[in-house]
Amino acid sequence: MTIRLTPRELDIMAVLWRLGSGTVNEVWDEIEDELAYSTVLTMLRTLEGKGHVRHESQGKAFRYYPVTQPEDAGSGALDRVLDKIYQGSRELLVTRLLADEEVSPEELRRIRELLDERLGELES
Amino acid sequence: MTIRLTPRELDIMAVLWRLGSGTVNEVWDEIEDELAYSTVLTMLRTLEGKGHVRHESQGKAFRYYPVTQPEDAGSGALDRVLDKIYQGSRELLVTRLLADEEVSPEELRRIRELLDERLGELES
DNA sequence: TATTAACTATTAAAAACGTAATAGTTAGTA
DNA sequence: TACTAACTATTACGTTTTTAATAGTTAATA
Repeated sequence: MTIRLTPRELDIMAVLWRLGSGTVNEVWDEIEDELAYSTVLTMLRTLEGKGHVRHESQGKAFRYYPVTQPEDAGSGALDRVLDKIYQGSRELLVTRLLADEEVSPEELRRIRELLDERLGELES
Repeated sequence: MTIRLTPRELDIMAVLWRLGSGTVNEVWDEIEDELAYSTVLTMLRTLEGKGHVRHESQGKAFRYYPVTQPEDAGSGALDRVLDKIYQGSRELLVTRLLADEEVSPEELRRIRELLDERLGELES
């Protein structure tokens, strides 16, 4: 079964992935939307119930760690976007991804290197 | 505001994008999951309420047309994946996208051409 | 050790989502 | 025109998601 996180769950997991771990307070600080502290707490408990995070005690607080990794949640989400929106065409998706003004030439070059590597593998 | 479709809404829109348009019946035929006809109908009406589709009468049926386009919905979804899961790194995302076994060398080459074009534009 | 600030646990409930039964309507056709 | 198959409209309900108030607990500290 592919893992599917709800939008809000993803928000929380994203913070943990970025920070490595976090207390309720730390996560609450990082979440853009203004949520109540107890909302974030509930969310983390829900995620723990589903096995996506675990916690350790730290002083009187809990420190939460991601169990589910970005890739685990990512492939499903990305495949879905690829399939439903870009009709399975990676080209279309990449085109859109690189059309963004913000992409730097350096980034483009690094991506091209990735591609060349991959092509090399396939041709050999 | 960036457009956010629910999973089921996306399923329906994907069909309309692919077919160009569709009656309730046509969409119902194309949806993989076994839904009741009336479920698809309700869904289309919901989408119409939100302005994502419109309809014209055709005989006694309605023909639905997408108003929201893949790009409108796509950038939101893709940016979200990029941002939350790949921490904004297009390289990471592309790596994952191309790591897939199913990608053909032809596809990779076409994507590389895209990249070269884009690089050319930036350098000139 | 008594206090209390900082946490966690519990509980609840609104809002969104998804699903579908059934009632009502319409356009083709016998 | 009367019939009916094929649609649309209405309504409702179970589930999941999201949110948060409030009650209970704990560890530091005066």
